[in-house]
Amino acid sequence: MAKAKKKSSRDRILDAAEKLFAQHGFDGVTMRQIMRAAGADVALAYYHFKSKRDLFDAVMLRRVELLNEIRLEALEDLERRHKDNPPTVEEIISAFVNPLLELLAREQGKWRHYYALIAQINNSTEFGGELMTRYFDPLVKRFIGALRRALPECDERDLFWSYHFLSGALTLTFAETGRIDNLSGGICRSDDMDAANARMPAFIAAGFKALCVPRKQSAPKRAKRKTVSRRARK
Amino acid sequence: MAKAKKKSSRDRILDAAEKLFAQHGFDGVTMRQIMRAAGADVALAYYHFKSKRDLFDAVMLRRVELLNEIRLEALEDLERRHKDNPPTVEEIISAFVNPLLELLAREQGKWRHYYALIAQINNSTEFGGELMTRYFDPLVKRFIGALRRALPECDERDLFWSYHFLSGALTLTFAETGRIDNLSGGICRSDDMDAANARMPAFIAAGFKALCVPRKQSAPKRAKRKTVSRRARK
DNA sequence: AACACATTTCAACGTTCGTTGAAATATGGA
DNA sequence: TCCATATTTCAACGAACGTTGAAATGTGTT
Repeated sequence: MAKAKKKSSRDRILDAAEKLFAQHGFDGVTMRQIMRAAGADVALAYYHFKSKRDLFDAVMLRRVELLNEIRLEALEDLERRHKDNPPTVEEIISAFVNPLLELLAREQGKWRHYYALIAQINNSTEFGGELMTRYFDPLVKRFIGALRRALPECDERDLFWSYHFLSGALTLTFAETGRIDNLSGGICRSDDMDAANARMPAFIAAGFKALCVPRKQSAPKRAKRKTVSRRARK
Repeated sequence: MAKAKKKSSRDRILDAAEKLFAQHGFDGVTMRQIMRAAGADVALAYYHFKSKRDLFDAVMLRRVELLNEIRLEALEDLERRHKDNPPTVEEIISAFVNPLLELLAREQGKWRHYYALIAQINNSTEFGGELMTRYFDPLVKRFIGALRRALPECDERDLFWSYHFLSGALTLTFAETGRIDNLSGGICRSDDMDAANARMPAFIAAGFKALCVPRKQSAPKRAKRKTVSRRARK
């Protein structure tokens, strides 16, 4: 508490809203709960932000710019170090994931709720398509461009689907839901981001390299579906 | 409409609740909205189910049993065909994913909402750990057992983290959020489950095989974190 | 001190929420 | 037909919702 600046009420409202939205979702939280956590009257939220929805947008926007900036820098750093030969897939994935860890280490428990919020949005049929596109697509397209150069003659659809799998694995992991703790009987921990980060780039990069290869057939026919046996039918 | 049985009001309530919960989440929907969609008085919901929360649980339970049963059967079928040599990782993943496709084809637009609901729950910090564990862990542990046999001398933690990545990729994909449509400029479609299914087993199996290998070092140190440059700091 | 302006509180608005007791209706066996 | 029971509707409860106008308080300038 030496050089801790006093936080503005606006920031305290955003902090409380971020945490509660992440824990219970937009509709699972009331303005009164948020303002009680922020320690101020409920009307103050409507002075700084004109509606509940605008408060939610402000929560999202507060961090997305910095996140995108740092990720972009990680990618440009990487490409600068590989003047001629393109960086490997694994290096690109790491440049996409590492900034999340960096920010988490920089401000304990700040970004944690933000990541949980993003995971919710990413998996929401209502907002997933629209919001993730608005906030992340320009950056994601840059990373996909780098992956395209690292995977020559790759089919475009394979590339996008591979990123889609990456996106699902990444957001769930950073949501820290506690699921893996239960499933593994405690030998893995949701909040052990270093353990996750030690494994995710290798896992995901292998997926990209297996899927994004030039093919003779343009029609994707690798997996064949098997009919379900009669017995299981209702 | 030849042999279509008249649906009970209980089922119509469950159908309406399933669809609306999937679209807007538990707190984003009111009992009155659900009963309006079901075409009955709101009090009827409290006659069949005693509370909103119990209705939600009934929605979840209605399908999870059949889903687990069919998935288990797919795995046992597979193991029966491989008496001595264990099935490949890719075959096991397909046995885990294919039933989702089968059920989707069997009743159009029924399971779709259910999968979207599961994706929400899986990525919820509030319920993700608890509900997914309760509904799916016994089955998932059987699949992980099969994967363990297919990946000899695999580190347990690698195995669980690999399944975790699979879980995130799978639930996001079956949530059909529309994100990949936007990102890809239309060349990939969220509702093209065949395209997803043609790619996911190969992608995920490659991840498992890359990560779940015997290692000299027990400490996971494959990925090194890089510090973020000064400029990006606030 | 007096002022303009930003910030915060107070008290309430109309609406909608989840839920319920009691009445009305449908159903099926005696 | 009558009755017991299951299903469905009606009308309302208190509580909590998002939001707001106006008053009170703080802050910095002249």
